[in-house]
Amino acid sequence: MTQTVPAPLPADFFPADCPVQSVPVLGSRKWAWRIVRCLEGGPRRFSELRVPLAGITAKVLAESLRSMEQDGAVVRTEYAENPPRVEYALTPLGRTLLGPMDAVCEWSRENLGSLLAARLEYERAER
Amino acid sequence: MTQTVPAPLPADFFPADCPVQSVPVLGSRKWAWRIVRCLEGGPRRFSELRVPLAGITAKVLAESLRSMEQDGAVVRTEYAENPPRVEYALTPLGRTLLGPMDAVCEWSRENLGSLLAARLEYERAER
DNA sequence: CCGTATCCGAACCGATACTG
DNA sequence: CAGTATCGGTTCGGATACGG
Repeated sequence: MTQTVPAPLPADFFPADCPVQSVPVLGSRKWAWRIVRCLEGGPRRFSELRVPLAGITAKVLAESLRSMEQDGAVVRTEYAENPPRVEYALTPLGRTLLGPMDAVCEWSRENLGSLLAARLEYERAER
Repeated sequence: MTQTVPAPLPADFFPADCPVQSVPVLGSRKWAWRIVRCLEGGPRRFSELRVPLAGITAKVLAESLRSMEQDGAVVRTEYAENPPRVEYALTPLGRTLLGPMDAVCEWSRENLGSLLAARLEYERAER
């Protein structure tokens, strides 16, 4: 019975090079998860993406796609046509995100109700 | 051969009540994931958490814990002692987060190298 | 010991207008 | 069609000082 108390957490509990703090590609970007989902079925054009991503502005969509491209999750292909056509697609690396994303989505499906209930309960207990 | 082109994405591709956009509990909070990890082994005191979460300020830690408490992922227990002692622990709901978190951590372990390489390559191609 | 109050700067997001 | 430029609002995190 020497282990009734958990060991204290060391200062280097998280290694300096451990950026699991937040998924880099999905970052804190509001739209990144949904963009990945939209590209799951194949390449999409810029304006085509704006339909399901209701409310996104061109600026934010362009910014998001650019940052995902920097991270190697998305490829941008420009066709020399007129009017111009640009397609975005997931790279193999981008596709590897689908696994963890599915895990999170399943978590939401199973536990979101409890979470929302907890919020209401907290609010109720406040007063 | 009628299906060579993927179907266009409908405007209601994402249901209005689908908050998978971002994991509610972990939100966009910078520290939430790490806090869950710190609590995985059992209850921890406020000041005890500040050790592994090197650099976090009291304000941000308190805010983060409060929001996770609101979402029902964490319980706060205050002991009427002097000096005061407060302990934080994962709730059963909070523990369900460990599954998806593991999936994401494994992704990082396997693919973070590729991602960092892609960033460097992108930067190099810029010039 | 366990926070809160206040102020500040950075990051992100959105609206609008304009361009190759 | 596929963006960029500019501006403004909000949200978040960090620093510092103080309170129960």
